[in-house]
Amino acid sequence: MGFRNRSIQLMGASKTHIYNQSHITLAMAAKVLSHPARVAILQYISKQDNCICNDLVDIIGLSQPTISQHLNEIKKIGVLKGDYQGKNLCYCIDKGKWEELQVIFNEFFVKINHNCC
Amino acid sequence: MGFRNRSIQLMGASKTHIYNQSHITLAMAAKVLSHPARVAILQYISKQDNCICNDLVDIIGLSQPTISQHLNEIKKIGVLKGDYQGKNLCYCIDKGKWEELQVIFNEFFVKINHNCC
DNA sequence: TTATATTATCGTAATATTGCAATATTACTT
DNA sequence: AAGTAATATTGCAATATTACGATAATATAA
Repeated sequence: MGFRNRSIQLMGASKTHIYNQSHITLAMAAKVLSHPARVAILQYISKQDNCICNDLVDIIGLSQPTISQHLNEIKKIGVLKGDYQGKNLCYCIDKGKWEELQVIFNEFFVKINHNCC
Repeated sequence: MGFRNRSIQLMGASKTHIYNQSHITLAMAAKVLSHPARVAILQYISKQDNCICNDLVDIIGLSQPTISQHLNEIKKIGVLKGDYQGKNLCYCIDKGKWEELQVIFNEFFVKINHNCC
């Protein structure tokens, strides 16, 4: 009781039954990328040679709880690996999952038909 | 409770926080794709040989005002062209804008560093 | 013009997202 | 065990999104 589900809900009050799995999968991934803070977090991680540890709050400029929440959303689609190294929790990209996502987006874009108008 | 000292803003300690344009552009595009109805709409259009005209309500299964709203969101990033043909407003993908988006997403995915963990 | 069909907008309710202060938890160090 | 630093969770306010009924606007045809 009193528990609030603070995770990002994909569809609000929409009719979930009419969409197929590929629609939902792409939409969930896109939702993670739909906030500039999360894009910035992923891009920052991607530029480091190693895992990033606890400098995201200073880099992004949001509060620690907010960064923590955004990291949680990113983790939900599995693209982040995190391990404690000393007293810092260090994140980096999960290569396999990332490439999976890349394929999903790329196929979506490639399949669009341009022979029109 | 280990708070970090960031409540005092020193002069010259400029906050690098502001999202850059590439973060915002990607996030805006991702937001459009972050609802399965919009993914389904785009995918349906992509499968047609010509523009699609006024059958989206039946195909997607949402009300006409809701479909209209979703189309508006998609149009905001410029990937839809619409023209009246007879009494129907017919939509199709704007090829140039679509390929632009494809590049933005692809570059984002490609630039991720995997040499870690 | 009037009727009909299609699309857009308005109003509004339900739900989701975002952000942060306060607090709790976790991991390490001494 | 106590202290310190990093991260997670809770609670809540402000805002945004989603959906749809009612209604307005638009385009064509009769």
